[in-house]
Amino acid sequence: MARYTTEMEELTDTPFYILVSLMEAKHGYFIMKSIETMTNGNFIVGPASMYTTIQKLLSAELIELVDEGDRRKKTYITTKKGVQLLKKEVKRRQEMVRHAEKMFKEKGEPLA
Amino acid sequence: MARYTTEMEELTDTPFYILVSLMEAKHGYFIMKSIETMTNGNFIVGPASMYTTIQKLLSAELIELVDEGDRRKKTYITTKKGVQLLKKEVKRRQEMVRHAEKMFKEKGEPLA
DNA sequence: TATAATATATCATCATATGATATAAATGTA
DNA sequence: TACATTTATATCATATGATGATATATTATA
Repeated sequence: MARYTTEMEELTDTPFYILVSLMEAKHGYFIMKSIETMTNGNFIVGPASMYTTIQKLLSAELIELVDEGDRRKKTYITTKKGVQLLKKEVKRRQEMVRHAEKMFKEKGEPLA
Repeated sequence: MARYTTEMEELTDTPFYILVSLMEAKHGYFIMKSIETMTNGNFIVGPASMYTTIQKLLSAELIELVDEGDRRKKTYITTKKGVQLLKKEVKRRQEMVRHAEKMFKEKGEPLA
């Protein structure tokens, strides 16, 4: 049977942080809180971004529902596919940093 | 006299790469080519993204026009304000990588 | 019992990105 | 010289992404 998936080739910051957070199973509200804590309040995902992004990540099969007795909470976890994309996205960001560092060095401009 | 500026607090990938490229003065078309070369063809900025983003970066005073005799080409360079924001954005990306690395390590999942 | 925190969800709007298209000059080549 | 390609800038319409505001219900706490 055909499964219709929405592809997400590149991750913007919001889905990136959600995938990182969901390497440990959590429900939506707790993902919000954990990202806020992880980033010392520097990156905040509100409910609108949270729940719309969760739907997109589910449809792209980058996260999946985990069954936990709690009717009220919906618990998710990053799938293998999600972890693979996350690795790629970490490397992409490392490269962006490297490109910038190289240019700063060439211009004799300190990054510190 | 009042100068109307559009603020850009966070940089997405396209303006990030344009600011990096414009640490050396260039005209729009050459920025496109240089980003393609810099990223080994992994990040391509087409004309629509290029010229609309240039307008936004100008309005935010993150880049400025450099006078060069050529009537046909418009040469730009990243301003001090642009360099400052770029530094901040490099750090932001470094932190995102660190957050992900920490989680990968905790989960015993290799990033390589 | 009133208040705050937890928890999920959608709507309308704004911001951002981009394929397609247009225009024109310069350069290369047949 | 004629033709194609590359250089160079620009805009339109559309698609995608992000988010403030709002709504609803449950659970914990003062």
